Amino acid sequence: MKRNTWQRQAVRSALGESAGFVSAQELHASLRDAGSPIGLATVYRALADLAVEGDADSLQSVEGESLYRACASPRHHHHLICRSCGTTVEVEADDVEEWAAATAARHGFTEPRHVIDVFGLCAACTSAGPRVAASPPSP
Amino acid sequence: MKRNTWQRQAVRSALGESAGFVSAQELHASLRDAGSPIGLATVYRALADLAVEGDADSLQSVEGESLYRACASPRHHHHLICRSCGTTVEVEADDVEEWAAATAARHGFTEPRHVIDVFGLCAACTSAGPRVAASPPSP
DNA sequence: AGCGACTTTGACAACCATTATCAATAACGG
DNA sequence: CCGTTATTGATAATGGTTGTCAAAGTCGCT
Repeated sequence: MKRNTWQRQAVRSALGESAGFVSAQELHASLRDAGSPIGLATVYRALADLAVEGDADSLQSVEGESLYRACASPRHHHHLICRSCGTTVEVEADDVEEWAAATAARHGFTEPRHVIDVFGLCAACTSAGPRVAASPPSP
Repeated sequence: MKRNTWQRQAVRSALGESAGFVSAQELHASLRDAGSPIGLATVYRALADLAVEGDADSLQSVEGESLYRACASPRHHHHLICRSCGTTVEVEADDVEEWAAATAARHGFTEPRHVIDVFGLCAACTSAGPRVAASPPSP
């Protein structure tokens, strides 16, 4: 059985307040900054639980870090993520869902799960920050 | 300028011979098994170079490991990966490309890079692997 | 071929996110 | 209120990846 501790509530609410996707480390840091003595391991555990229960989405950043976000809508959706400021937009992708399922089926694959996320620079960051050398032409 | 060393060639050809996606560690291990005294760091560097030059595709496994594969076609494509045996199929996704670009643009995002991969069970593993516990001799 | 400048290599240490450990603590049912 | 039992958290361990730097190799040039 799951017990209701202030730590889990803290993680839950901190996750709800953060705008985009957050890493466990970041979440732990901000909780600490807010004065909470919560432990790092606990944050990891709470996030993993939330993800399992379906109350949080999780995805891997391009660097391989696990990112979490409060799952707003029960509907299945994907994300458009600014790789500079972290802002995320939830996007519907019905067509793509179908494409994924159809493609899997056409090749005899079953139980398809897809990873479909788009990283880019949001409007604000685009105008603000042509900072690094041009990103390599995406393959 | 890039120099042409036997180490890079070894990595290149080893990558070309491997069927599906391979991790740097695995590739290093198999090179070592084949008698090559190549160093681990070198394998990482060679793979990173190959990925940058566009001669290899890279993606992150669900566990966050970086996986590489020789990029057969110069065309941009995505992958359908069996999460049981690792077999990969290259799939075209023009529609999805457009969708990603359009979606990014619609929200003011620029320089979109997308992560679109479908994991499933291939036909072989599907039939072989309804690995439900075999009913033991009921006493 | 020989030479010199400049890469590349590789053993090893450093890093960093994540997970396991385990005694102490706190939550819940009764 | 009490006992059971999940949970916490400081710390160690893990494991993939990257940095370090002297030694060795590669290439352009003559």
